[in-house]
Amino acid sequence: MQDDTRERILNMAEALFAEQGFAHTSLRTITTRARVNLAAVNYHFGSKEALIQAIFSRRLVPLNRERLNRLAELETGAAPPTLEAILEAFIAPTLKDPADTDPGEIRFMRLLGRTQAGASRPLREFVHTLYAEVLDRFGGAISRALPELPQPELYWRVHFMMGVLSYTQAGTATMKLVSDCDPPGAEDQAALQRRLIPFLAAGLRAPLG
Amino acid sequence: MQDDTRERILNMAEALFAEQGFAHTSLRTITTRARVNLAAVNYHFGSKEALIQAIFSRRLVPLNRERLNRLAELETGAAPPTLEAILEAFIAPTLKDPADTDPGEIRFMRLLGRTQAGASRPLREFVHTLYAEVLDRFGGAISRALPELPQPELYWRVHFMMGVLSYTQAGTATMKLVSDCDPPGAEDQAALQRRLIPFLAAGLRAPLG
DNA sequence: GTCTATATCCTGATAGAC
DNA sequence: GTCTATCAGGATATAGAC
Repeated sequence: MQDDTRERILNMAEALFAEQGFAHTSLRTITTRARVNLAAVNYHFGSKEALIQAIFSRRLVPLNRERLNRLAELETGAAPPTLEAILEAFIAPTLKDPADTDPGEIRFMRLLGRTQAGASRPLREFVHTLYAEVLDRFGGAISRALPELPQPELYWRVHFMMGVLSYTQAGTATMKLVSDCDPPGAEDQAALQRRLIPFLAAGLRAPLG
Repeated sequence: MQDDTRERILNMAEALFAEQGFAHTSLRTITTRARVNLAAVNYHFGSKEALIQAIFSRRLVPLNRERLNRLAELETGAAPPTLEAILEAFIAPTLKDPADTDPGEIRFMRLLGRTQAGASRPLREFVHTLYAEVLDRFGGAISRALPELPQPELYWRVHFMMGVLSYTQAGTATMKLVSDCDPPGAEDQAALQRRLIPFLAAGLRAPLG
């Protein structure tokens, strides 16, 4: 084992954190299940907190780079992109076809959803820095697509949008009770996207109250 | 101290859990800050887990009863209630004027928002049971207000709605970055409600993708 | 009902041999 | 880089006097 150890820790920690949360997952459990020595965590990462940050950086940096690339490509055209196209650039990278996607990536989105709402302040702030550029660029693009929307209104509606996305990513399936139809399996992410975009676009475009 | 002790524990635990999360808040901290003996928690509640459930029952049972009362009153009229009226019946009990409201109630809504996304499965299931009737009744009312909306679509849109509400209740203020205007203070809950209802109503009514 | 004192366990982190 | 062994602290829960 050499650098493989690092990856094994990252993968197992990510999976366990997504299932049980940070506080209820001990370094002992992680290292045992990853068949790695307990001391390896502190050797490779320095602390549990640093391990958590490494997990977020590993997934979030490429994800947000792809979002920015998609948005940049949309903006090369002559006409400004539609609201729906902007939303798709933001959402699509998180909802890829599971067949040809690292399953860890899907687990991570669940972890991310739970973290946005529930994590400790320092961790939320760290995640925030990883999101800063994306929120800035997409906020601007949405504002240009909805020029008549006042700034504070835009602020809140983007906040609401983040709520929908992170809650959906968390996959809590709150609504098992509202109807008898089962929630669609996580397989058809494309269907989920076809539902998310009209809902969000309509909400963002709603007439002022 | 008699039954006062119970209340003191509940109030302090609620405040500390909302700030720091469940796992990072020890019974020692709670009892010390509440100026109550450590053993009192186990005498009055039996365990930390049972204390957490007691906190949720105390606030959620009356809250959901008020929601159901408001909905029942809406449905006494001849015409079926509008979508906006249904949403207001659901949301208004959580956004009361802070001036004449127990501040603990407001803290609790933050705790609830964080819990929906981030808590352990057993706790989420417990909260779920406290929500079952409300989700069933409001799901039906929304369905009657939007008769052309297919069931699975309804299911997901109500799910999205819960995401917006719980994320907003969690008060994570993700969007500090999207614009330069500060997020409005938590005082003007009425303004927040005036923003939430048009956003949600538009999303629920969105044309199918 | 309240308190002191303590049992039992598990945590993150580290020192130091290999 | 990997391992064993261990430290120091904090957790929940309880036994038993008052």
